[in-house]
Amino acid sequence: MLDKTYRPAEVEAKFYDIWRQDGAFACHPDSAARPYTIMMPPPNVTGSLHMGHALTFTLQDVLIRYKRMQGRDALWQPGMDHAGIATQMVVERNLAAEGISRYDLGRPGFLEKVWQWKAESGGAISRQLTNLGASPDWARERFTMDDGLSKAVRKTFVDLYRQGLIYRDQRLVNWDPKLHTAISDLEVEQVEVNGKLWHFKYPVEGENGVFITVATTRPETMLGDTGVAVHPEDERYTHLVGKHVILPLVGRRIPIVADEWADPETGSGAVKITPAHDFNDFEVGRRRGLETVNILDRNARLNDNVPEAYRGLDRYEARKRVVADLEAQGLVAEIEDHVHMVPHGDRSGVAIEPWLTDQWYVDAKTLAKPAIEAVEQGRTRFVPQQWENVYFEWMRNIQPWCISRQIWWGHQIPAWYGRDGDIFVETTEEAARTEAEAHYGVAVETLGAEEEASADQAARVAEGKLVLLRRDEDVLDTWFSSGLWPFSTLGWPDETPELRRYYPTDVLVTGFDIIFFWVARMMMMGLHFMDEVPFHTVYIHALVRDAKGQKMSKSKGNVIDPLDLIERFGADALRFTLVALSAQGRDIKMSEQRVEGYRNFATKLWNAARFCLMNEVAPDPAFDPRAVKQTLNRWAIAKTVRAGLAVDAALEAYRFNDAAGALYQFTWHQFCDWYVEFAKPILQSGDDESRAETRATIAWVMQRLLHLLHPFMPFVTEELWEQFGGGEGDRLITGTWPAFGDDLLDEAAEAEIDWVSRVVGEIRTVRGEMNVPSNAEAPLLLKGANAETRRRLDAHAPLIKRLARLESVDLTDAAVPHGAAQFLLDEATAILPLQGIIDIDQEQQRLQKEIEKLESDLSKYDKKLSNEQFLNKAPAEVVEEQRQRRADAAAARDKLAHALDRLAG
RNA sequence: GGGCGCGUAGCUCAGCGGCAGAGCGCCUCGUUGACAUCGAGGAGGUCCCUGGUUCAAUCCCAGGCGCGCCCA
Repeated sequence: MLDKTYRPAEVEAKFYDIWRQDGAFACHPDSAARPYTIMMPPPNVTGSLHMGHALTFTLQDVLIRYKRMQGRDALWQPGMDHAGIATQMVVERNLAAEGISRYDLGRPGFLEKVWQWKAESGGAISRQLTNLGASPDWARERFTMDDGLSKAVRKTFVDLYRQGLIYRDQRLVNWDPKLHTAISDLEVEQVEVNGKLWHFKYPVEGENGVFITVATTRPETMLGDTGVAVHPEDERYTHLVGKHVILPLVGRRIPIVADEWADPETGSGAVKITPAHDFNDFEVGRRRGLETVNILDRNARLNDNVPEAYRGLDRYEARKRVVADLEAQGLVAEIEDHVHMVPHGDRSGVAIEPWLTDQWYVDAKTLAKPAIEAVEQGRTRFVPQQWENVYFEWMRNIQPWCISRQIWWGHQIPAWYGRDGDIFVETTEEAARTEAEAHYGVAVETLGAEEEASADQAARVAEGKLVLLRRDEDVLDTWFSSGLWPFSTLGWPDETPELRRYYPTDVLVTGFDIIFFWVARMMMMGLHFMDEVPFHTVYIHALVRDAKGQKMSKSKGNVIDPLDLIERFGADALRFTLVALSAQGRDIKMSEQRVEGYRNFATKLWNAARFCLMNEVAPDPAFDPRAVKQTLNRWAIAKTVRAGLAVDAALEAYRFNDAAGALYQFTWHQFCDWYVEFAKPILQSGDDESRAETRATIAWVMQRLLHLLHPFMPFVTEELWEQFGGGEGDRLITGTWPAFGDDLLDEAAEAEIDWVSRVVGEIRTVRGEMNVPSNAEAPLLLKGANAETRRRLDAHAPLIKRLARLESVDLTDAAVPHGAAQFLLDEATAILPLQGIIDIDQEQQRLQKEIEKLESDLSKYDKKLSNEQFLNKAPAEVVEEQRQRRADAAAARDKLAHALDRLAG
């Protein structure tokens, strides 16, 4: 027998192991079933499970379990991302604690440390996913740095290079001076900063006492100024265009140019141009042929291109010195407070520098074109649809994608440099050497990362008998490899059966914050290399916030740990909460109270099952739901079917909250509140035949309910299934999703039993309002009942008596006794003769209130029905409905007025 | 500056042209053989404001106010 409460911890551990051992998570490439594929967004190898993961993986697991039960060959492809910068930071931090830097170890030594770290403490998240009940095909777990995926990355790079879609270029990049690497636009966060706007006076050459005033938020960059721009139509400056200013502190002679970039409305209308350190200025410089002077080193300290006094200074130190020195020369016109946005590295948290370097770029614009078309044509669909705007917006304005990173952990770029800047891009070192040999016609040898040429090599090079190749030290942006995920995990570039079978995948489930980073890249890479979209649907889910709607963050201290919730309330409760809160287009406000509520829901289900077992409810193999005789059981079957149809419709439309709501409502408020209660008298004292039918029907409903709930609450349902019907080795996870047809609906039975519950409900209400003690049994009289009502009353009198605590149920035509409580049941009037028990005044008030409500309704209907326009223009059925309602309201009003008369009488 | 979303019960949110709903909270009652992680009942609403479209608007449209987010 079951315990009184469900204990999640034991059940969760038990079944997760069983499922895994049974191979229940595995896909079946050889099966005849239609595949259904979800690519799990690979979490960072450094990550640990947070609420956002819990949400996204729960939704994916719901879908995958649902489709698996529907008989699809379900593949949920798991894996992890090597997270280049984040992982390197973690390992470097650990090393720093021992006083070691990565340079002490050298590249190979450091990488060994990273792999070691990965083996020991990386990928915690994969283990944590099991706590959530996630059912991906673990045997197929992949890692972006494993051999197969690395091979895919190299091939992609080489192919794109040969197609001219990857190239090397010198451009401004977002340079992270702390991490010493370029980062992509997307890894830059704009942070609002309280800064200042300094106005400097630059003397115009040859015009004594004439200055041009420019404003800047970054005084130190003036040391790299190579021009001053004014708007071409700004008449204040027309006469100065073509002249020069002498850059203070530096003494450089720089031109005054006309360019639209200068905004006449802002400040003086003139703007200093620092092409090497500002993205806009870079463009102006390029247009106007200005010189580019790089004044920063990789630490954002001033380099030798500035006057000696400033060399080696940190950028902020330099800022103070520049301002002080200009002030001393009387060249500071004004200093204003100024709030502005400053770009920061999302990993390092320091202000990034636009910095001129050689980097590898992907021609994203070319790759984006088919990816845009695919969404325009609906070959990939966003749900909710509005997110496609975000996708289009970004894709249509896409910039060259800087893919090289100056770090060590990642896919090292397969490019080798020879003599005179020659580049050999090949998938292997041997191939690069062969190419180089063919190119140079002499011997070629490669050097390792930090290896110096030997004396012998140097001599041969000098003689022209040898060329040395050195591999590009940089690695690729992590998203370069994750963009290949939907096909690289399936074996690409090899033509594997899996690739043929599971690509394109069905749905990608992820948060909106990753549309640019990842969705867009998978679309581009998938279309380019596979010639087909990587997924037909992108379901964008909400962000999980705290109960007050704030983003969870460690610094705010409002983080709710999903593992903690699982421990306290069970994985099923957490899952159901997340699903129930997943309404499209709205963020999720997570609160412990909600989880507790759904834990109660699991307990409720548990106890309903417990009741069944106590009453020897057991499945009957010969049971045929179409052959059920009792109205109650036909009602229960119909309600089950309705719940099942609702869940199907909701899941197909990605309306997760509707699915959860339908199940919650059915389980608690139909199955438990009514069906079980209705069935009790039959189980306790019915005849053998009706008892047997009822037991079998309850079992049938329970079995279906467990199936329907399984994708949402896999653990408790699997446990109950085992207790209940499922034989050894027969698991819900591999069970068959109930397919319902309309043929099991029975509107007559539904109306009849719904009527019974209405009767009971009304009596309870009156009893409650009249403060009738719960142990007092009252008689019920029904007056004015039609034949159908009489039949129903006759058929269900014992049930009504029991549930409404009545001593008797009778039909009457006699006058209503004085002092009785009365209420309406459709055409009939129900009478509870409770003289002396109820408070007459209170009952009068109650009736009066109802009559008033009806009269106000009546005048509403009358107004409508006397409106010519309404009668002419509204659809006939709407008019008819209003007429019917008016008639019903009038009849009810009359009966209640009559009842009121009788009460006092 | 551009874009997206949201304002519905005390709270969190569904709904979306034709009776305004749920969960939680609150109040009253209840140790009846599944369940107090429970049961029965109840109170509680200018559906943000102003216009427009419509026979009919919480719902559609426009404007405003307030809030959140994304991109510059």
